Amino acid sequence: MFSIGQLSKRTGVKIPTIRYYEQMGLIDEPERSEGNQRRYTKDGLSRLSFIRHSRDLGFSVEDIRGLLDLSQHPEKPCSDAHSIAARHLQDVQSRIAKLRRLERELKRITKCDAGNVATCAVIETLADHGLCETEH
Amino acid sequence: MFSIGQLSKRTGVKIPTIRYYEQMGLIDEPERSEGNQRRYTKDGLSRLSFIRHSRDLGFSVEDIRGLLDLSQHPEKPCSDAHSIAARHLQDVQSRIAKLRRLERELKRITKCDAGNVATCAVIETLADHGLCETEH
DNA sequence: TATAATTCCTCTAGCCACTAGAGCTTCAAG
DNA sequence: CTTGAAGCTCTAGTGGCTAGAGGAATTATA
Repeated sequence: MFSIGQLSKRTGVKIPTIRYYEQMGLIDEPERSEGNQRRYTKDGLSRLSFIRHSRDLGFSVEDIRGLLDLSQHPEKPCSDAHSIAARHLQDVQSRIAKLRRLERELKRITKCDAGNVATCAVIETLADHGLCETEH
Repeated sequence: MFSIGQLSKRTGVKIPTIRYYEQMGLIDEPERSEGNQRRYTKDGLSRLSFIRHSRDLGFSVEDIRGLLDLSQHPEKPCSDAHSIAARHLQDVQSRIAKLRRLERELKRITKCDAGNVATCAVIETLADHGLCETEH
């Protein structure tokens, strides 16, 4: 049996976050000690590790809910898990694309070496969209 | 003079967002009509365009506050604007790097073509961090 | 066994940058 | 002068936590 602090140390998930996941229904309410403190089993530990790992990969709590549900039903088709992951991959890719456009624009405007704000490319660009090179 | 709706159409900033910016102190409280409706000048329009454009480039509201302040003081050194923009560029770049690591991992795990969840790489990987190729 | 230090409890509120909706008032066109 | 669109304020919700208050339980040391 683990206390919430031990669980936190083993998974790297902060204590308030564990309680938050419980509230959100991602993890079951664990048993309690006589004094009402949470006591977790190994099952609780691996479920939380699963969640932690999914969050690291950027899945939303809603996606994780689906993935956890699937993981409890090994006979279900793999394609369900795939579509969640593939949709997330697409999302990640479009975020990358957007950030790369930003990066390009930011690089361009920070190249300016004017002395003061009056002629500074950063400020000028922000004030006038027409000075941008690309759409964003 | 523009109504809030006209300002919204011209800048592409939604009406509630304009009011939110006013509340946050990014834009001055505009004059009002006799019936208490907001009436904006061209100055208000260009200030809001500046904000819109900065948000498009991903600057935080706090950064924008600084940039707006600089734009009002053309004699100030350009370096202040640069450091805000450069810091933001770094932030964007580190987000890109992180997302690219995610992308790699997600691509890898979605390649699996198992039939059901029991042997699916997506679920397996999430359950066991040891199966990941890279740190993330 | 007594006490001190640490961990844990619940509850509320805050973060960012909006967005949605209720219930009401004002404006502009015909 | 009527009507419908657009405006007003205010409150609450979004996601995924995080922080703090004020108290109770547990654990380690003396």
